[in-house]
Amino acid sequence: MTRKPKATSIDIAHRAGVSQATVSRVLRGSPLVNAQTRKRVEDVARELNYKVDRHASSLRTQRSGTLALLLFEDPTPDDSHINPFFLSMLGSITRACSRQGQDLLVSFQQLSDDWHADYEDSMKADGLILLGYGDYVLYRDKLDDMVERGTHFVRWGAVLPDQPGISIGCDNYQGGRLVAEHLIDGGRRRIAFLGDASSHYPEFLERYRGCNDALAATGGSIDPALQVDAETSEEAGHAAACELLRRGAPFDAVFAASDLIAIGAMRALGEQGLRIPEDVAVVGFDDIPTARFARPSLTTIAQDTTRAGQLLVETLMQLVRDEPATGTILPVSLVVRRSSDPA
Amino acid sequence: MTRKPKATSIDIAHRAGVSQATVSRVLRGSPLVNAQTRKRVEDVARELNYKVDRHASSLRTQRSGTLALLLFEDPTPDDSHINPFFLSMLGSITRACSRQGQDLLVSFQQLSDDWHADYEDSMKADGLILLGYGDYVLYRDKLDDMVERGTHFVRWGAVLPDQPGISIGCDNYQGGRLVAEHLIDGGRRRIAFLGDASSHYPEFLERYRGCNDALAATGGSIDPALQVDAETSEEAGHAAACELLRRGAPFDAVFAASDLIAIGAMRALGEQGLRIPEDVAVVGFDDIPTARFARPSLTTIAQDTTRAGQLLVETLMQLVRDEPATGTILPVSLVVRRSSDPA
DNA sequence: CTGAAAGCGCTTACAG
DNA sequence: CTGAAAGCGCTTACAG
Repeated sequence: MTRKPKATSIDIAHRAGVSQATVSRVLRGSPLVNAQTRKRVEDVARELNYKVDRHASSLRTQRSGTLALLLFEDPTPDDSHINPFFLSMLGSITRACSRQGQDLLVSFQQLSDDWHADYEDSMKADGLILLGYGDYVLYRDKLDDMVERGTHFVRWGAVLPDQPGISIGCDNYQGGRLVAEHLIDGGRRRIAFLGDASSHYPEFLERYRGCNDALAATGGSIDPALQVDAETSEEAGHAAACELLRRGAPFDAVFAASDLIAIGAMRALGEQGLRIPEDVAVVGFDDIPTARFARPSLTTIAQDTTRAGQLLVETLMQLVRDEPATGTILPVSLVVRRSSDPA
Repeated sequence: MTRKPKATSIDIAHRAGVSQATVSRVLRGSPLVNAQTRKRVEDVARELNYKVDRHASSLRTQRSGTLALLLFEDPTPDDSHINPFFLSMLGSITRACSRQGQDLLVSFQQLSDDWHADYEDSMKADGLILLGYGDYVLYRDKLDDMVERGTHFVRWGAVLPDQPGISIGCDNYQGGRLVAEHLIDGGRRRIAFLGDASSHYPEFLERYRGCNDALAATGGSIDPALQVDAETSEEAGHAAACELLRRGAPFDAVFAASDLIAIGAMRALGEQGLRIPEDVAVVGFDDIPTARFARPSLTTIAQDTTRAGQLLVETLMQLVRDEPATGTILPVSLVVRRSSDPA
């Protein structure tokens, strides 16, 4: 149970009969080392299980080789209920990092934390990936602050003009359009929107706008009485649908700003004896795994999380290397399932 | 966009009119600093946004203040489909780490990787948390190896005698018993088990044994014709249920070794026109979020992931501090839903 | 192609 | 209670 003392580059140097500097060169892959010398050092290093000390190396180079993923969440009562969509992003970000030879630090953050200080000032990470539905207005100041301090960061979210820093996101507007066009095809005209549709939640607002614009092409629009705020949770979706029903305005379709909201809404609608999709079509957004298994299975907008994760990491690395980088809007696709079948 | 040069402890020392050593003492919370001096240093540090350089500190103390979470997965075709149960564990581990002031490195691992070398030898992490359903026989060698090298690690999984290192897990055996007793109460006797029930998957084996022992109390047992291997995925569950049906042996209940398997199995049973729970009761294990929303909603065994995450982190920290530590078995509870209702 | 040497920014015995 | 100094283990100009 006692740990063997760790080998250092000096140990390797002694055994290989070279200087410590040469050991370092070999391990960094420097081209100016004789092939034979290189082999000798590599053999000894392997034999002694030698690994470069990350802290010594980072202290010297001023690079940590680590990125930090900051998950920003609406406060949730239960620790373990994370929006599954972010978890899928987490998976692809994790893999993208390992392909890029970067380590990944993961953390849940509050708006009150000082991300720059916590990660870049302390050299824990070379850059930050920001993920989460939060109130954009509240954290926009934070973003400005980070830009001013030169923090390297990329953000998953709405990609709009005049945003601080670099954002990568899906085509929320187009997603909204696709949903509305699909519902219109199915003969629906009175579309309710569950989710905040203000500048506080730009992603949701874009989804709302896309939907509304498609409706406008038919001469309609979203009745304000059919829009109810909801944060992204099953409970909030349930509550929002109840509120919608309470208002009494007629509707034949529900477009929920996220799948979690949609699933909660379906439960509420079912409790009131409404049949889905016969009486009300329901569509979500995100295509979380649960959407397939919901009752009825949920029509939704799928985002390419694999590509998204790659892009976030690659773009952030460009920033870290001081290369030019830009935001990206990723295409979305409509996944039609039972909840919106034209019956 | 240019980053301001980072402040160092020397900068703080100059401004505060003390030595660099004193700055370090203040920031480490050393008790032997005069209160006035302390205040002066703290003020300056705050003003300059000073944060201790993690690498310099770790290099000196030989402690990284970081834990690594290694997720070990069955190889999956799709990057983004991680078992939701692990994601819930990830959430609670992340929070437990931040409560303990530890950073968390997250990574997906292959059996072929050398975890010790990658994390402890390079000083990236002080200890490892191992999570994942893998073939236990294959990675048991690895565990032995880590114990021998003095790696600090805890493992989520079956807690059994003579295992290398420290394991924390839920009471799989009791979970199996609870499932069987519930099914027996509902009048079921021909219980099929979907999942590997060998020493390669000790957690599943325990679940199987618990179920079988409860059945034994009624004079029965699990018919070998009713056990079909399956890894933890919806697809594998579907395939296993198809195989079960193909065999033709009668059964009135399915106990799936995980919820993912159960959900796939329910789909297969439904495709064959079997009604759940009228014709066949189905029970899973894990209580992933999808279980609630499945059609019908899935009876399952819930594990306390919040407590599990805390225990994993706390136990690992004991190991890191060379304090005595032991494994733990966490209680489980049965969550009865529609899929097993005695109709 | 290789070595000797400086220095990254801390922490902590040691001396006072 | 405070400071001067050594040293953690690397990387990389500099000199040869």
